[in-house]
Amino acid sequence: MGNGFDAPAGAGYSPTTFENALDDFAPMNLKELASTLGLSPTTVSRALNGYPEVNEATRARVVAAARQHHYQPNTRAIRLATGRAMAIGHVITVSTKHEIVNPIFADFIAGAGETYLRRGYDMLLTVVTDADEPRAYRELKSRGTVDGIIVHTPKAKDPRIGLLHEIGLPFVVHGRATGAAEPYSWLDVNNRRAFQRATNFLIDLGHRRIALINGLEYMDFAIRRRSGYENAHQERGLVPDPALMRSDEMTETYGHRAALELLAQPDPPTAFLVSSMIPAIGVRRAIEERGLKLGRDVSVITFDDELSYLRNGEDLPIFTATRSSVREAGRQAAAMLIDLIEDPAKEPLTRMFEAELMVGMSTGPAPARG
Amino acid sequence: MGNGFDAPAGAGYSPTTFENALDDFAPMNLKELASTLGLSPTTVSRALNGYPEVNEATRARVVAAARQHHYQPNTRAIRLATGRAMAIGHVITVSTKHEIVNPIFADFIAGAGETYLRRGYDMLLTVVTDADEPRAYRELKSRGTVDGIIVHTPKAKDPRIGLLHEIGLPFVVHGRATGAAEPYSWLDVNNRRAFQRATNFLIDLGHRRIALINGLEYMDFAIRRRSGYENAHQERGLVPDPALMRSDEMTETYGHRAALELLAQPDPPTAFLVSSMIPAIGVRRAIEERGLKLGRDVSVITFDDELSYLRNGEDLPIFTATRSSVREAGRQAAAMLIDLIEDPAKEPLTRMFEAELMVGMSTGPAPARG
DNA sequence: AATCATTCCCAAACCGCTTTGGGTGCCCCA
DNA sequence: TGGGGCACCCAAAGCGGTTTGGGAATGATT
Repeated sequence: MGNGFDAPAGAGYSPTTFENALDDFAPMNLKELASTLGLSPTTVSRALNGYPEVNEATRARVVAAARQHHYQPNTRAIRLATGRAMAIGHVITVSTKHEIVNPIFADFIAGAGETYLRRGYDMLLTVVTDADEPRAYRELKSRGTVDGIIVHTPKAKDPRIGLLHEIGLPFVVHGRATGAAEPYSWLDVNNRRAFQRATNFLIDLGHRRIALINGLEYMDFAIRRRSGYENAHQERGLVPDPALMRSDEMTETYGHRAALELLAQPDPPTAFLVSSMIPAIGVRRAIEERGLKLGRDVSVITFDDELSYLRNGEDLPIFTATRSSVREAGRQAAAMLIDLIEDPAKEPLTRMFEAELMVGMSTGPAPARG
Repeated sequence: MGNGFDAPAGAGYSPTTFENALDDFAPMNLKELASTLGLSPTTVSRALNGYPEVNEATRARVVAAARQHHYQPNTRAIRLATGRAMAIGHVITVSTKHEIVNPIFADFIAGAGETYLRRGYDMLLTVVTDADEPRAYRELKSRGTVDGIIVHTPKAKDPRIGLLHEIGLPFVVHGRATGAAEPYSWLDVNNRRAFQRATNFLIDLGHRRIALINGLEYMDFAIRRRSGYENAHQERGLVPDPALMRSDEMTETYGHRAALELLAQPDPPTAFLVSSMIPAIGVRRAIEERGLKLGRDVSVITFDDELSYLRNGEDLPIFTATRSSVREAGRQAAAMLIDLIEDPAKEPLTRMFEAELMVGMSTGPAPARG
């Protein structure tokens, strides 16, 4: 790869090199570009933006000059003139109680960012404590900083949905919020079905005492997963034991602590259904600390969001898992939102992903009862 | 909370209720606010921005009215008028080869976001493939989208530093880039010292075959960590065995694979020095798969960035670890950058964090040689 | 009483684009 | 030959703030 510094000494600058060297630093604006071309700013603007009322020959000249001078229209001016922010907001809440940053966030963002890049939008991140969230949304709207918002990790009856409707800011929810009054756009995984299938799978393997290591159960996804877990039991005429259910923020140490406690019970679970790879790792640690073997003595199924830094094994999955790519969710949620923004007349959009059940090495038949 | 609609019939609207009901949704602008007050936009602007040439009584009136009408100045207009973006860019690269999103990213962002919120800046994220990175920086500058940039995960001789100097965009590097020509602002952990101390700690425990599970060694931090590891050996007259060193993207499966391979060697390591919690988890998995006991048969020290979703245990650390908060790094890097932006005359700022060595349950004396 | 600062406020220019509402030249057709 | 219709282009008015450069009171000074 040439870097431009290994040219033979004495070669000097070629004219174009010289020109480039100059142009590289002239932050040229529309007016200047227009006067260079002997055209009006109007025409240059139209030529560049593909309006039909400009001669194709002229357009070609303009485009060439723009490229040559590295003309880039000033974003700030475009935004003021068009009244559009060309930006999408992501509000990430850092709860005062729970200082955790959602670990799926980075991958979701990466997916969304791909879409934004392709469609010419900027991505704006706002970090707020949960108490400040409503104010943050209102400001985003009234200051005109963004054209729309992605709502992360909705809770049941999430107040943000009503709020965003009220202030009239387009939005797409990553997840759903049971009990919202009005229709709204969302994109979600079928959490209930995923956990129902996973539970059935364990029941089929003979497990009867299945622990649920869930996320915080005011989160909508956790409620649905729990309901899937309970449904599967009911269908088989089983009654899940409340003593086998845990709910907390999904950290590694939570999974570890919960599993240790559960395994220490008189009638311990033979299987665990876990809401994320991260607590699942903690569950595995607990199982191994107890001298048990994963997949033989104890089975584990986890939800796998396909986090890029936490792949579920390479060829063979480590965990049997219900799997759905959060990055793909990011890509599509962003696209939905932009569609909504660019056509305000559109009805709310919804998209449901199905999670696939990948059978890995962490599940096996229930051990014979000791 | 009265909504203005439940007043008794015939009571009519009180003036204030009426006003409020209207004002709540009128996205009022400066001109309107000014005319409401019987003042000029100039005066209102000055009053709100704390200029001295406005009567304190007038200022109070203006401030009260602004609050009452929920006036929020339009960000787009401010940006155009002042020529400042009031936004900081974070460019996150998604390598074409390595599809991984840096797992420390979310926590760093959370920290930086706190600072931005406090100081009135927006955070702009751009996701690009590594090939597009230079173009992304140039555009950010020439379109005026941001006032400065945080550079993430620098490589040795990172070309971005020269580029940013060239295009004149203020920046702070999270990490350092050995071999940069000019001085620049950075904030980093003392990676070399951290790994030197960790290695010494293991040597003191009698370990002689210490494996290094490093990140990609074109990353600056990985180079420094390796050099700390090597220095410690040299100081003690030891020669580290190249067969014990691994370098790759820091995923869980990488840690697992590397550890399995190393443990299968004829003269396997008795200790592992790992570059992040995530591969360390993989290392632990490998150790347990081999039927070995962590902290007794094999020791592990890891670098712990204090990721919020991957805490190193609760009271007692799981891993012995060199620890430094990436969230705090985010907070401070953001503050440094804003200082730089607001005072362009400032010399480059640098800040070095020391990582503390936390002794946990994953290290112990080297086992007697079999 | 005339002069000079101060204090407080305003009109208008400006930031860099988009967009409205023409205007000019040319060709075509009756 | 004159009017209508295109095809191209431009001047000027926004967008919603900030900022420059006064100007009118008021009070202090000589």
